[in-house]
Amino acid sequence: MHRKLPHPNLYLREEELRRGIELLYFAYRDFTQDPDKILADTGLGRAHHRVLYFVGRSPGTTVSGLLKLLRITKQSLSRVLGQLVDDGYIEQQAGMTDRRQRLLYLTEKGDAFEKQLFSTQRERVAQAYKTAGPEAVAGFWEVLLNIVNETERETVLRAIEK
Amino acid sequence: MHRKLPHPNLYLREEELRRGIELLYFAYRDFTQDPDKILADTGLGRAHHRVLYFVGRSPGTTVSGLLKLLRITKQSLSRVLGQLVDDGYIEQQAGMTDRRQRLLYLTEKGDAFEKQLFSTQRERVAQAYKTAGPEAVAGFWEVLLNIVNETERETVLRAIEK
DNA sequence: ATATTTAAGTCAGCTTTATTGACATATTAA
DNA sequence: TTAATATGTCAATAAAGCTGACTTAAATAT
Repeated sequence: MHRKLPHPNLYLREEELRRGIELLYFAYRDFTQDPDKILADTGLGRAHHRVLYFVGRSPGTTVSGLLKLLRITKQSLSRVLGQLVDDGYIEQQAGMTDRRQRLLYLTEKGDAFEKQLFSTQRERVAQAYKTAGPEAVAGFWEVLLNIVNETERETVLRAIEK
Repeated sequence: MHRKLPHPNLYLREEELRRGIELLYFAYRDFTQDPDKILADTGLGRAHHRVLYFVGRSPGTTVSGLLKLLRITKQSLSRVLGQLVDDGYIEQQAGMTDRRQRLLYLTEKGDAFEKQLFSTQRERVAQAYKTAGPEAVAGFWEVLLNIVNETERETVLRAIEK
């Protein structure tokens, strides 16, 4: 009985890869919980938050821009976006050059709410940046960016396209 | 009309914080897509993957250990775990010291499937580590760990408790 | 000018993954 | 013996996604 052990280097490598996977999972889990708590009191959910976030980040983005960015279907976005418009968080304007487009903007109410949601995550991330230091932050960005699909890294850096 | 501009340092800070938030969102989105593709052909989903992952990572973990780690309800886990047991991916053994406990283990089939799912993420993360370099990886870990709830950092480092 | 494509929206039905609440059983601990 | 714990189960509900089919209005291409 002669069990071949994995090569020490490969073993170490696997451990490091699993550590990254786990940290990504747990950090994501905890980092979404702060806004989720606030959202729970409003009848909105995480999906609404994402739309508020990216419309706030790129005012005037179009419906199809959001669809590509969030990688969800029109029907899924429709419900979420419809509620946000109905509840007065988001305004739509017909595009000037292409009047089929619906350009999306936060209302004042939407902007205030987005800021409130952001502030919870801001605090968490700011604390993490501060504790880890600027070099660690640079590494954090670099690794995350390389985890993103190669074809979409540009888009991510510009936050949103179109 | 005298609009007060935000202080440049705060502005920069906000941009950096938003960049972290966005990278975390997009990296997580893309990093889950590889296993999701495989899972789609099997009738299992992301929830099953998480259970397979952590049982594989900590053989002999208990149901309540998983509940705390994944932070879901017993009823949610029940369905997922039940399917995994029924389909022969996971085996349960009564605890030796406490016979109420169900200790969880991957079967050979479960182990093989977990390896297959892991391999897709392994490739993505390994490429990111390689491109970014070891110092960046250290920063990546450190920032992510500090984003995790303080009370659970120990647990995360040990991958799973109990 | 007409035909095609595009941007957006809608209706209907389904799936996955989570929730709350109530209760049951076996086992351990006080 | 009683109380607490670990697990399991029934039932109903919600959030957020999906596919497929179709409509309307506007822009583009032929």
